[in-house]
Amino acid sequence: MSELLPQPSADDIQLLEILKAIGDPVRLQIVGILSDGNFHPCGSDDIMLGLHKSTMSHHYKVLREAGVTSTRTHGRNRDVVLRRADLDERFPGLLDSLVAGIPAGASV
Amino acid sequence: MSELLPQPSADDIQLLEILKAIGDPVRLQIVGILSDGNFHPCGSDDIMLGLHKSTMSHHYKVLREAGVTSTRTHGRNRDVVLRRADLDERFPGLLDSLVAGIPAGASV
DNA sequence: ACAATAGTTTGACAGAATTCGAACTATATC
DNA sequence: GATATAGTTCGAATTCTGTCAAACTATTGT
Repeated sequence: MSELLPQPSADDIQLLEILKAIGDPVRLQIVGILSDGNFHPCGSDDIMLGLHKSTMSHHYKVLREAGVTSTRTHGRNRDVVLRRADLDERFPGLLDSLVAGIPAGASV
Repeated sequence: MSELLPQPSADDIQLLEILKAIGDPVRLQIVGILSDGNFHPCGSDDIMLGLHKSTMSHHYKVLREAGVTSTRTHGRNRDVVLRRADLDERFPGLLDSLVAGIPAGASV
């Protein structure tokens, strides 16, 4: 069984909140990693990059509440994924141009 | 005669800096106003929206140093304009999708 | 039941950002 | 030259943000 953590509906996603969310080096990099469209475990090492788990939890919450990501719980694990369809509907082309502009090995 | 205030070259414009710059209600609204492609006087009432002139000066500086805008001086006046060509070259489609998503009368 | 695991929540703290007001610079006008 | 005007810079106050550590919740596994 899997449950979705609370998140804004597509209609309630605000551009300003998206920009505030991804205008941070850690969170922009998370978006870059999630841009493959797959679910990623919250605690995977390729995302954590040396930060504390409580710090990551905070960043996931910011992204989720801005409508950028969805988080589904699976047992005691959580997986994050980009809300690509919702974002494309609300802001056509935005995600594609953003992802294309994120530096590859953005190590900060 | 008009002079350009210092600004990063097109190649040095960083996506993260753009996002940090426009992830602010005042500056996102400035971008919306500048999206007509015209030069706008720094002190015009349609942009200031009740804020102090020193506050606006700060916001213009953030936008300019992020590579989002150009500021040209003209006597003792200054005009701001979007760096549309440079932004389109570095991050194709980004500005268009952003501008399309900025709420019309975004009064903060 | 007990222990281990994944992640959240809370509190604390340092650094950054927004805002204003006052002083300053430079240009324009009389 | 004197004055007015457009905008910048500096300093201070408040608020916001990112980070960690410790305690907590919930689930898994023995």
